[in-house]
Parts: sequence; structure tokens; C-alpha cells
Amino acid sequence: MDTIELKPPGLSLWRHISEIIGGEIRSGKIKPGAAIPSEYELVARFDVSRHTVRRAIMRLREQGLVDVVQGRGAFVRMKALEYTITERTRFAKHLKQKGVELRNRFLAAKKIAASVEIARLLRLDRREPVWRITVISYADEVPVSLGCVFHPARRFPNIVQDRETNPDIASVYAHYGVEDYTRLSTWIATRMPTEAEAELLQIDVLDPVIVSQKIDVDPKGVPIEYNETLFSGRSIRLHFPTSDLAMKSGLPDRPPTISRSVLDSP
Amino acid sequence: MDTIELKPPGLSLWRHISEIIGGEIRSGKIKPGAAIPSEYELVARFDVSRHTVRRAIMRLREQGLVDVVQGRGAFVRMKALEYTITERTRFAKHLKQKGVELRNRFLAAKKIAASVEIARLLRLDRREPVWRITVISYADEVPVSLGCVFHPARRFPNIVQDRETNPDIASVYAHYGVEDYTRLSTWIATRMPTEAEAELLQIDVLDPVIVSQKIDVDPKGVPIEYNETLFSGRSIRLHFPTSDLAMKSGLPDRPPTISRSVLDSP
DNA sequence: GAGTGGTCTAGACCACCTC
DNA sequence: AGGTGGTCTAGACCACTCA
Repeated sequence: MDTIELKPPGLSLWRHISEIIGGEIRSGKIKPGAAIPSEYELVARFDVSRHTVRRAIMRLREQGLVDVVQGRGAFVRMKALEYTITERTRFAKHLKQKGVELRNRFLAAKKIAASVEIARLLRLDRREPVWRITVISYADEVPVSLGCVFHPARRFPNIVQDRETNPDIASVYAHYGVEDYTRLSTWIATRMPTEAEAELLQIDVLDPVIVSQKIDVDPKGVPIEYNETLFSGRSIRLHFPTSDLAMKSGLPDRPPTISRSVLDSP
Repeated sequence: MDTIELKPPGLSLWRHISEIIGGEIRSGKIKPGAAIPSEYELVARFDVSRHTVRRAIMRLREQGLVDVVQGRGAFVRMKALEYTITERTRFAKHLKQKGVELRNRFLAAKKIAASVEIARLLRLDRREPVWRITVISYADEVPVSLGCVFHPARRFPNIVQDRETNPDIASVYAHYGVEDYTRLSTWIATRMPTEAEAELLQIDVLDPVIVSQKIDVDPKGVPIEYNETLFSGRSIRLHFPTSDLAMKSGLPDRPPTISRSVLDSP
């Protein structure tokens, strides 16, 4: 009712409203966890139709500023507890120190015939058997990743049970005579989750996820695992230290904060 | 008018419509680059209001299936030419072989006083001068990254002009007596772009971007550069090879394709 | 039951692109 | 000029949450 007259020309109403509320969130006028005004209140305040208000709120969702819950309201998103993921074992140890428990759950495990793609990555023949395990992992009951692991099934016939009972992968491999293993390569991309993925990760379909694809090989360079994992983008950071140097020189105590825009002034 | 009766109960109309059109896109019935039916045609076909059709199209946008252009229509997104980025120099060389030209453009360069954050990362004192350069880079006129680079200004007084005239960073550093430099650490995250960023990268505001933050150090471990770069998420893949091993063992000829969902059956 | 967001309609006018 | 998407209104009913 008040601010609307100051609307810059050329800016649509819903954008303007979204920027006003967004501003109130960023300035801390509406605090994390608190509800923004209800749709009807905003209709009254700005004297616009409900559709316009809803469009504005949709933008706030797109920007990751609010979470909307039917029947309750729209709430300012809590600052994500940000997990920085380095190497698996180190990650678990690091979290344990902070009192965070990491837990894996196998959603599915199936022996399938290698597709052209999987055969190429694991250097198998087409249609050779591979284990396909779908895993979701939680840190303190919060889902952090959802992935899918492939192992050559002839070489690792019981790896599903082995991994399920023994979280230490190195020792599982040792049991098969693989004394050591290393990362051959990692690819990182990003995309939007499907609705099923978003539900499992307990995120909004409008939240981006990180896709990590990696291949581990034995000391002879033979692939033993291909892994495609999704990380909840807003709460996870992947970290690639250049190890020996990081030891010598010392990493920053905390990872850099992510700026809201790389174009911002300071 | 036809398919609507088969709508699964509990699924909203717009979701249903979006899935039908999405299916036609994925099945190839509507080809990349082609327009989907206009809003009015869809209104007639499904016998719903235009608002409902628009909501369905919005979802297709969110999923990255279509690009919408005012006054023209909604078009099935072309398969993104995917760039895999490894190391800068290697990246440029690799692209050049493929006949792709990589070009950098400086959007801004300014000497500023280090913020607490930048001082921490570059191990400077607060308010020491640093150069802040905003860079956009193009591969064949297509924007691929947008970033912001910080250098200690006392140590590298003319680095802006140096870098602008000489694309080979190693030789620029050599000019300042830095014979070699290495990556101390890299952090990877993802978020949604701001509208300004989306415009510069020529992407939709609904397309996620990869945020890469890295610190380079000289042989003594002293930071010489902090870099925060955004990559257009849908067309860029970052690659972290475990170098020596990759040489010995041989990487796959192509990076793994990214599955549409990690939950998909095969 | 009161209050919240989710879906859907029917219509209007505007901005932009193409011919 | 005619077709496309973009914005906005005024209303209706439904689904969910919480006291």
C-alpha cells in the first residue's frame, strides 16, 4: 500500500514485491526460521492480487531464500550447516570430532548387466555383471548425499553384504586382495534434481545439486568402482586440497564464504 | 482434450500437462530447437486455463527442458555443448585443437582494501591493497565462466595490465620473480545465479551454476591469488584427474555421461 | 474451525517478435 | 497486423496444519 508507488518503471510488480521481501530477509528484518507475512497479508499490504504475491514468493523460493510449507506458511531459510567434503574417511573422522554422526543406508542393490557406458568406465565387456548399489547418506539424520555405485561383480561377488556390514571400504577391498586403491579421476557438474531425488534428499526441487562422478582403480590401474553421487548443493561443499602443499603451507581455517554474487562491489 | 481423463488422481493438472510435454520432448517427438505448441494451442488441446498451461511450462523451464522467449515461443533446449575443464592451460590447448577459441574479457579491475575474508585467504593484513579483477570468458563467443580474481597489490603492482596483455599467467608471474606456482586448494559448490550473473552468462535464472573457489600459492606457500569463478552449470564439467595415475592407466576417452536421475533403473 | 498455501478459471491488457 | 509470451485481476474451491 505504501512502497508500491516507488516501483521503478519497467520492473514488474511481482519482481518489485519479491525484491522488497528479499531485502527484508537479507537485512535481517525477517530472521531465519521466521515466517514471512502470509499471502493474504501481502495482498493487503501491496494492494495486488494474490497471484502476483504468489509469483513474488515463487521467486524467493527460486533464490533459495524461503521454504514454503502448505498449510503453515513461507519461512526464511536457515543458514545451511555447510559440510565440506574432502576424502571419505577423513570426512567421517572430521564430522565425528564435531559430534556429527555419518550414516549410510542402502536403498537398493542389484546385479545387472553392464551397459555400454558402465562397461566403458569400468573397462569391462558389454553385459558383464556389475553390482549397482543405491546409497543415501545422512549426517545427523540430515540427508547429504544420494548416489549410485558400480562394482565389477565377478571380481567382487559379495561386495554388497561386505560393504553393508563394514563401513570401512579399504578393508573390504583388502578382503578381495586389493591392498590399495586410488582415485583415477573426478568429474563435477551441477543440475536440478528430479522430484524423487529432491524428496529423498529432503530439498526443494528448485535447489541445485552437485553431481560427482568418480572412478577408483587398483594399483595396476584397473577400475574397481564407478560412483555417481548427488550432493545437496546448498549445504555441501566439495574440497580438493593439493595435499602435500596444503600440509606444508597450511590451509585457511575455514573455507572461503561464498559470495552472494561474484559481481558484488567489495 | 484427449489425454486429460487419464490424469492420475492426486496429480495436479499442471504437473500432468508438464509431464506429457516433457515426455514428448524426451522421446524426441519434439526435437531440440523446435518450438513446443503455443500456450493457446495447449489451452485448446487440454481444455484448461492459460494459467495452468503457463505453470506447466514453468516446470519445463525449471527442469531445463525448454527455453522461453517472449514473442516467439518456447523451444526445446539444444543439447548443451559440454566443456570439460581441467587445468587452465591444458583447457585452452585442448579447446584450440578442437577449433574452439577461448577468450577472456576484463569487466572491471579495481584496487581495493582487503576485506577480513580476503585478508584471511591471501594471508595479508586487513586493509592491505588487493587487485580485484572481474573476468568473463568465452569459448567460441559462448560465455562459459564469470569470475573474480584477487591479487596482493603490493607484490603485483601492475598485474592487471600484465594479465590483460599476456594471457599466459605463468609468464606474468615469472615477471614478478615467481618462478612457479601451485594450487593450494579448491572448493566446489553450487547455487543459483543472480539475474545479473545469468544475463552475463547468457543462461536462464533457473539454471544452476558451479562455484569454484581456489587459492594459488608460490613455491614458499605464500598465497598469490584467490579466485572465485562461476561456471555455467549446464554446459560445464570440471575435471580433477589424479594426474600421474591417469597418465599411466589411461582415462576414459570421454567423461561419463550424467544420468538424468541416479535412481533410474539400469 | 480458522488460517495457511495449492490449484484452477475467465478474462484483460501489455510487450515483444515476425511478417 | 497477428501471434507469441508477460503481467495482473477477482474470484472460487481444495488440501493441509494447528490450536
